[in-house]
Amino acid sequence: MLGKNKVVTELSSSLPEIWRMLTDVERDQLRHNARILHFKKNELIYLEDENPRGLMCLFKGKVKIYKSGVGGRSQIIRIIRPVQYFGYRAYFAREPYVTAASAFEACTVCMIPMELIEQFLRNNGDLALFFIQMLSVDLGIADQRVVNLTQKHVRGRLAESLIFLKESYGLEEDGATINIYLAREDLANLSNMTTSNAIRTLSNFVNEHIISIDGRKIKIIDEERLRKISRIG
Amino acid sequence: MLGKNKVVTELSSSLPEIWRMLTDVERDQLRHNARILHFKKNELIYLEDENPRGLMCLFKGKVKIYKSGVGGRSQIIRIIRPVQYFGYRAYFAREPYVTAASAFEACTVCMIPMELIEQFLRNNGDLALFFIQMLSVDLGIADQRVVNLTQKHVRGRLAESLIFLKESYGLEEDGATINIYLAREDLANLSNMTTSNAIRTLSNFVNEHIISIDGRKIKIIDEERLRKISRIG
DNA sequence: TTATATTTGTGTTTTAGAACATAGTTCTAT
DNA sequence: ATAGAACTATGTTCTAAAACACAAATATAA
Repeated sequence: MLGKNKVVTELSSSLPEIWRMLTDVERDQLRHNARILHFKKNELIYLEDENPRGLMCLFKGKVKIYKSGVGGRSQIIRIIRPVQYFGYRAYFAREPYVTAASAFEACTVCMIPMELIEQFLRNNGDLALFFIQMLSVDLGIADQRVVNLTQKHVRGRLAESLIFLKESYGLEEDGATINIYLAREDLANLSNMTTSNAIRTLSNFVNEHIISIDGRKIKIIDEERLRKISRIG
Repeated sequence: MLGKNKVVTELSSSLPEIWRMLTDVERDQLRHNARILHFKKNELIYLEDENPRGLMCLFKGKVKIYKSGVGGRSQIIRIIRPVQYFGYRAYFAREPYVTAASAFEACTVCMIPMELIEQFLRNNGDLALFFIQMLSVDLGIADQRVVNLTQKHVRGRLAESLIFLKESYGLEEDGATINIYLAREDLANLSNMTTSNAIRTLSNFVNEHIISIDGRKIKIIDEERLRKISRIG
């Protein structure tokens, strides 16, 4: 088992923003209430309509936040990378979750009861501002996303997703392969298109020497062109 | 000119949530820094890429928040009714506005410098939570909107917009006419479709006796059916 | 390992909705 | 009050993308 010191080290280095803003007493409370959870690949983290319980901080792995829409068609709303926070919006809105979260790959998550967070930020302006800023940034992204997903064409949407994945999870050692292992279906759900169209458009990009693919691994060959396709829609 | 007492009365009754949470000193500061602005029909309130300056509270009138997308095509992101707050997200995100706001009809707006609001909420947990909750609710709506606008068909999207307008601005005295005077183009931009399609689909709804129209006035005849069309997409 | 399920790839068909064209109508500003 | 602009209406054409179908390739589990 982990000793107490190990837990302290892990929290203070892994929750840098929040940890820094807390008093000693608060840090102690956090230490006693935070739980580290592990999720296997494709495991569900929370479900639509469930009641939110904790603020999650992704320490390791990759997470998708998604929604099932008309006829159960799934739409990926956002993706989470280490070290980002998620799962807190619904609690603050006093609603059940309107999205679900699941692990793209094996994940380590730190879960802190929302009641504790709320108590902290009532007395801690910096922490409150931290959450206000996160929510504000996410709302801006969501507004932008509405326009991108509804107005851009298939090629533009897919190009945008590829760039987005690169910026979110980075590249592998070769400096070209996007560091995520995604099924075509997930790529489609991220880009608001059918799986067929994701496959077809990906093939087109390969033929045009914009990317190359090896199974699920995608290598970006001509990023400038990809960005242009994304920009003009 | 308005006397001081008049301003106080107006603020305390018009900004109920915020006013209630403030101390006497804060109320005094608010009183001295809040400005009442008037906008004519179709006047711009703020523009995309501008720097955010104030928290706006809509006292009277109707406002649209919109974004111009691919090829300048405009998308209405949300609409504001009295008494709602808007224009603060960008400041908190430390970004320029990503949306523009304009008046559907003559408006009265109270503008409070964001610096003052930030100062207040650093020391006022309730006020911080108030903003966190607003942002959280709006983010949930934005997430839902992504799915609705991308997955529902034209009929579903238009039906949804009509219900949304009814719930936002209510009905006129006849208990059926939606209390807003909107161009077909705005209706289209709200529902993510071309103006032609908004006009055509509106006509179809009339033929199916779901609504009736008299110029820009829309009367809901069969709300249950409208809701069903919205639900199934 | 082998069997079964899932994912990927491609061709074909169908369709929703955009684009375009044009005319009638209603605002709005002088 | 009237001219011009903007909005509304409707028909027609065109196209992007969904739907469908099926084969091949991979992944997963017994």
